[in-house]
Amino acid sequence: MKYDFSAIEQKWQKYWAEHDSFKAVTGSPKPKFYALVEFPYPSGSGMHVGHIKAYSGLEVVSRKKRLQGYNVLFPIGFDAYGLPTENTAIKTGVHPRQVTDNNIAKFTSQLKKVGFSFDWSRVVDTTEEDYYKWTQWIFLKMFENGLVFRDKTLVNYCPSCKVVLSNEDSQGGKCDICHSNIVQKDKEVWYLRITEYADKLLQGLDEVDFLPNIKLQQENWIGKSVGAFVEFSIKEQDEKLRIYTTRPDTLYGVTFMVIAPEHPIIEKYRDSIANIDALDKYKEECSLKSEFERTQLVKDKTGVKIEGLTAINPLTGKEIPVYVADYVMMGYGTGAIMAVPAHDTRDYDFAKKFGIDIIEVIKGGDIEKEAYTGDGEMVNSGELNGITNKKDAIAKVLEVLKAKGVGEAGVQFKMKDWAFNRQRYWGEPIPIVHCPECGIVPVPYEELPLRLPPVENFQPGTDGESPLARIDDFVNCKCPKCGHDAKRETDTMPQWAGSSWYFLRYCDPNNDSALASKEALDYWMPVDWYNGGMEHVTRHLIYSRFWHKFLYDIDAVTSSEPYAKRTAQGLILGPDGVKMSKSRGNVVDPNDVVDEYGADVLRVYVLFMGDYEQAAPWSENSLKGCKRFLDRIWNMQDILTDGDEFSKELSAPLHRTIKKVSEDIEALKFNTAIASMMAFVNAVYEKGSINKAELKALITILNPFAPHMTEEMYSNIFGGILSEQAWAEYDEALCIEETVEVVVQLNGKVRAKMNIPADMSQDDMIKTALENETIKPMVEGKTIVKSIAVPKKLVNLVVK
RNA sequence: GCGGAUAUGGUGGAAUGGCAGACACGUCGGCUUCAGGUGCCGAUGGUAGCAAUACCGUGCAGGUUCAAGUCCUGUUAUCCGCACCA
Repeated sequence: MKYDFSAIEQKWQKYWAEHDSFKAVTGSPKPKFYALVEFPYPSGSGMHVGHIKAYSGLEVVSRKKRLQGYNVLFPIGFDAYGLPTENTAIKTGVHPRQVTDNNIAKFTSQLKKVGFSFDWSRVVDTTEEDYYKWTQWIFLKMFENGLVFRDKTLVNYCPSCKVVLSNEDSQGGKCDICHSNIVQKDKEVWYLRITEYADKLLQGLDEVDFLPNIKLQQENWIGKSVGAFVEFSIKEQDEKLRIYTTRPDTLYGVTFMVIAPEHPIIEKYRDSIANIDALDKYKEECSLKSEFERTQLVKDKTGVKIEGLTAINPLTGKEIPVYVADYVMMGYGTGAIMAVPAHDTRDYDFAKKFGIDIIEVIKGGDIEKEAYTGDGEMVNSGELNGITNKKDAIAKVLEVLKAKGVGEAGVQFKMKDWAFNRQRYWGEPIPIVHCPECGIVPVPYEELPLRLPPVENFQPGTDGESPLARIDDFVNCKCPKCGHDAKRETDTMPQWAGSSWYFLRYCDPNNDSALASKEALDYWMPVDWYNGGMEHVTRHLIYSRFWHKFLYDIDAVTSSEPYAKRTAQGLILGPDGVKMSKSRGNVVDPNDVVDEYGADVLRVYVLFMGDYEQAAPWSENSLKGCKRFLDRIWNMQDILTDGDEFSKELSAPLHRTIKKVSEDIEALKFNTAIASMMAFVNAVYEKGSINKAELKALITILNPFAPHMTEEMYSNIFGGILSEQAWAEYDEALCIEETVEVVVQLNGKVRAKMNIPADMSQDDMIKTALENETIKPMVEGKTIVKSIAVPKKLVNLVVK
């Protein structure tokens, strides 16, 4: 009886759909388990094997939890707003709505074909009105709470996509969407004040069970630094130059100051700066540099001294020259630094190049050669002299600064506020009206959703304006406050908006009076286990934690953190060991695999191919091995015997396998779980038969991995539905064989093996070892210095 | 520069400090087959040996231990993230 995967997979997929087999029930008295995977962006090219791996992990966990009696919420949806769809629309002339619908239909059919046990009644689509209504609602709540603001500063701009990007979206100076180089542009845009939540986002990490490197990446991204703000008077003006430093202890070593090219003090006093032309020219040069040049040519410091502004050291009263240089960024700290060349490598490079004095204030290095950033005794530092460590020196100097009223302790974050807009069509309209009388006015809540108007032409404007700006019906409106003629905001929200709260909507996807009911949130949240890609750790994962923490603060959700646990799967590389990409032509289409081998084989393979968290190359041959494994289990129907308890020979191996699979699934070690089932299968064929009780246990623990085949087998042999049965139990005591093989080592080298009862005492093990026929002659006439016995493992005799 | 991860056969990968290489792929040999991109059986880290067996072996160099892939110190390579963050 050959296994016809195609017919059987369709049969069971139909059954599950018709019977709502995986429907989560809000309020069920069973223990709840919320398993979340990152919902896909429905791209035109369809699913990628990476999606399959990403979803298969928690798919297995979910199916197992259901068998164990949990009420499992394992939802799916579509993060469908975004540029690729819009770009396809521009290229093909098909409306983004239509492109999105087509792509969602494609993804849905592909996901169903793999047999994922999603609750299909809870699908969310971020581009649907009754979904983005609540995205806009959250935005307005943030506005109401002062977390939305408009600012005109340098923004990251992608000239190719023609959009402003957040810091998170322009990592490494490249556009996250098209990978072109980012340029800096002066533009007024919307921001979300995520920095307000920097500390909370940092502290929240203590409460959650995230993989250590995920926590670390978030910590680094948030980038908290502890230091001090210090004010330097300007000699020529009634002005203070405020700087941020992490090393206030080196204040006596300051020999120059540096401000960013965009620092406002230059504009303010441009008339009294003698070399303003040179400064303007320098600023111009800097703005033309790409992010790439600015970061790659690190070693070569450039700058211009300001003629006409001189700073005064607040502790010594000494005059200090002020330079403009692009190694100081306007976006961090105050855009101005005190430079201590003796103890900072960048300042050192700059001082060497410009011939500025270098004053040592901490002993321990050789400042003739390089900057010394270590600890040591303070010198040349007035009241700080003699202090021998940084911590005490900082404490002391802060005391002095405070007493003089010229400085105080402070913290800074690397994370910047979230540039929250796209000058494009396919996104959530920002619910704001610009009124000539009242200024910025939020759209009233009762007018939500503010619908995205249909358009014919969704080409982005050449002037950096959104296509929405060309739709008069949309743009022209009345001010909700005063009724005056006003104009709507025409930017849309960035890609990440809809995904920042989708996991909440799953709890109660059809609610039209709230983003989700309190009852549903209270029941399901927080997410028990969230799995996704590492690439989202400093984007979506931070953004959504921020939104959730905000919603918690306004009492819209019931838990302070959205995700109790977060893991990440490794990439699937191409067969050539390199990341899959269309241009390399090494992409594997999961559809082809399902058609040729069946969904169960695909599912087993993506989990067996290696450590789930590690990247691994695709291998067609290994895939065949998984097919062989499943076929061997299917063929057990030919060697099946009666029996309602485990046979003597297979009892211990089976108990061990159940234990191993149960534990490994929870630990994300699917590869070893599958390996242990393979080993059991080998044991069965060695014995030549398997009884019904044993087969039932085997297909139960295999069910989460290969649900179609195991359902069919269960139905054939036992009648009934396997996914409605209970998980197989194991007995710890029965995992152990009665007799075990242990090795006997002499001086750490294996010399003999012996079969002994598993529960033999350590003394008896040594005694038995000494009487062993191989060992006995080898130790005769020698002294036994030491003997170690490890139960069930080994005996080691140290002889001389 | 900073931070992180990884390093084990021909390959993917297993190993609470306790027989390194589970499991799988590949390869070789055999059986079944008209045939095989099927199925089954056996072998498979390296070196030496007909063999029993011996020695060597987890990037490299040390150390701790009865015992180290695993712990400690140092070091190299690769990959990833951040990056003139004051």
